[in-house]
Amino acid sequence: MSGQALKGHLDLLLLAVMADGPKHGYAAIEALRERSDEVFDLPEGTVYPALHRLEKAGYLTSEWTEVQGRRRRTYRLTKRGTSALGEERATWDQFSAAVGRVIGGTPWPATP
Amino acid sequence: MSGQALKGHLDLLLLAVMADGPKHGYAAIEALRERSDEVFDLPEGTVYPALHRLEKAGYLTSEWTEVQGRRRRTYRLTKRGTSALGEERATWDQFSAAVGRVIGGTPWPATP
DNA sequence: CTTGACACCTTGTTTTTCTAGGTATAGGAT
DNA sequence: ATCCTATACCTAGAAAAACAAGGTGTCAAG
Repeated sequence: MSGQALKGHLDLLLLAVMADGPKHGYAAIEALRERSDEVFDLPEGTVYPALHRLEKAGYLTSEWTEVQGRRRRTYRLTKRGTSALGEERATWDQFSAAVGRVIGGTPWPATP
Repeated sequence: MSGQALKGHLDLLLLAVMADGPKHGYAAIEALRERSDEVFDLPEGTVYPALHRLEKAGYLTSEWTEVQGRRRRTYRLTKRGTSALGEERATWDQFSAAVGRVIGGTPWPATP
């Protein structure tokens, strides 16, 4: 799944890793890769604009820090971000359950 | 979820309902609504182009029929469509499991 | 004879994701 | 010294998907 196919759920994933503690973008990519068991290996060109989007939406705040000569922009979940995460989690649960019902549909009723 | 947010999983859903038996587009919309318990209520402008896409990809074939003065284009899953469905199902399983690991991640280890 | 359900369609907009570049530092290998 | 890799950020443009909003036409009920 390294290629395409994230499909609109990136915000949820990003908010979820940020809820685990403040992180900079590069670290978020690694966290996503690790926590998903290598399923998500997102290109920077996907993640950085998404973080900017989330910050503009008020779900994250950022501040620049300098660690060993390297500048980092560290993001932190806001209150609004936390509640957005809750809503997105609920939406995901509903969505994935619905997909499960559709694709797992028993073609014939189980013979009792 | 009537609003937005189908996010690239429409092909899977459509192939799944077609696997249950040949259907025309309008019937597919209803099947999706019912099987998802009203979660998916897709606009025609979303579904019809998707069916055309799937036919062009060789996953569906269609034929025109006339039922009580109304013309219908009935779609049927092809062999390639059946195997595509299998792959998409597997992709979905992997994807949803990965999302679950990321968003359900235990922030702190459960105290035993 | 109008309304609503049925049944199909397309055009254009928006949003998201990705590709493909670019910049710059640190540290290890050559 | 120089190169490579990993770290760490960024943007511009392309492609795709989902949708909104329009359109056509039939049939049945009121």
